[in-house]
Amino acid sequence: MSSDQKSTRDRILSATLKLLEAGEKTRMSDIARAAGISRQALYLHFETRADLLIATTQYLDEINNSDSLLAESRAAETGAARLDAYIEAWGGYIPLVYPVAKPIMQMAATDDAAKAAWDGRMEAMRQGCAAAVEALARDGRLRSEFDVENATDILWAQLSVQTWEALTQARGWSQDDYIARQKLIARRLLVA
Amino acid sequence: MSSDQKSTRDRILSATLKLLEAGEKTRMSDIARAAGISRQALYLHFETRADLLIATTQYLDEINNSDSLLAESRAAETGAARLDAYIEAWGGYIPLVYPVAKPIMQMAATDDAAKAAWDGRMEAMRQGCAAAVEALARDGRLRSEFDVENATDILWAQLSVQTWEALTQARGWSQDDYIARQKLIARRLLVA
DNA sequence: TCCTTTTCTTGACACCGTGTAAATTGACAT
DNA sequence: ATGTCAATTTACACGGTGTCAAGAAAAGGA
Repeated sequence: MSSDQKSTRDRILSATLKLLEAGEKTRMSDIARAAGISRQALYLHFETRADLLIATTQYLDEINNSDSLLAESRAAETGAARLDAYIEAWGGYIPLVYPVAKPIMQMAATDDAAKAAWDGRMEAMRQGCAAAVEALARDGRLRSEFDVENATDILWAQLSVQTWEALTQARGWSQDDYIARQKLIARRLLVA
Repeated sequence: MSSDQKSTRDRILSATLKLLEAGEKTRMSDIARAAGISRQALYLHFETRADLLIATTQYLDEINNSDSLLAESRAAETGAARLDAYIEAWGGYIPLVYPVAKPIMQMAATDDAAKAAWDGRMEAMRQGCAAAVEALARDGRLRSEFDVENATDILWAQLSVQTWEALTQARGWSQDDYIARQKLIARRLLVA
């Protein structure tokens, strides 16, 4: 809408993202410097640091076309295939959001706006889980010891960013291993 | 060692615990007030807030005799029984540590001492998982798609405080449901 | 009892990071 | 010229942690 090659807002967002991905500090002053503006100018574009980080996740989603990425899994025919597809899609997306997710999860402990934003994302992710579980149930292939809701909760927790973090960051699983094993786990847990 | 009915150090620790369990704020000043001493006196007993919180987990462990609690699971005969016992023991302990674990996990993101302490606890918990998995393997009843290490990682992530938090706090599972379902999950995942 | 050591108190202060405020400049449109 | 919009600089308030120094008060030993 504005004039520059890239609007200031976009420069801020991409600078933020770059810092986060590089694992650098992201205090408001760091971000301002990286974006080539004054710290105060940041507040002309984003009310708080929480707002800025939330906007950064959305920016990231746009860049990666996350909607269409996640939507693909809906195409699969059988419930089991859908489960696999969803694990692949979301599981593959986690490492991309992780750099931004981490500080947001962190802030969520104290900041209401951050908490609401993150909860929203997790709820959306849960919808994806629910869709896969329901597809499985429709096929009559959902294991009998769990109802749809419990099964969804289990899958949702299993595919959480925290679990991904534990396995890949703390335990050193490669991304490929993570995906392959999560598929195994989910099949074993949910598919009859 | 000292004189009072309860040493000041103990009064501090139990006040801290009480505040945490009540979900109250636990700034150094809050804790000092609750313990009936000045904020500065706190620093005579604990170098930093991280130290204090770490000490509080240890205090909690003493109170609950956590060692012997966890050790009981080692008694079980078969690997499968041992797995169940461990889930029951550790899973039952989580809600007790959680109030203290939460701020420590929180601090771990920025504070090295807190991170080290928490990582240590999680490593100890992993030992418990490993012991159960190995017992299972000795019985020849560990499912073939995972080796001992992977199976341990999976169980460890599954029994993490974060997963407990997601299921009981965010999704509203009762503690009993949590334990019962985790047993089902673990059996299904690991036991041949 | 007196003296010493330890514990605690009061009050002040530095540091960091977030967020607010005010006065100023430069660009650009009409 | 005038107005407006984005940015700038400088300054400050606030909350929370941690530090420091001077003195009070409690505990304990001879």
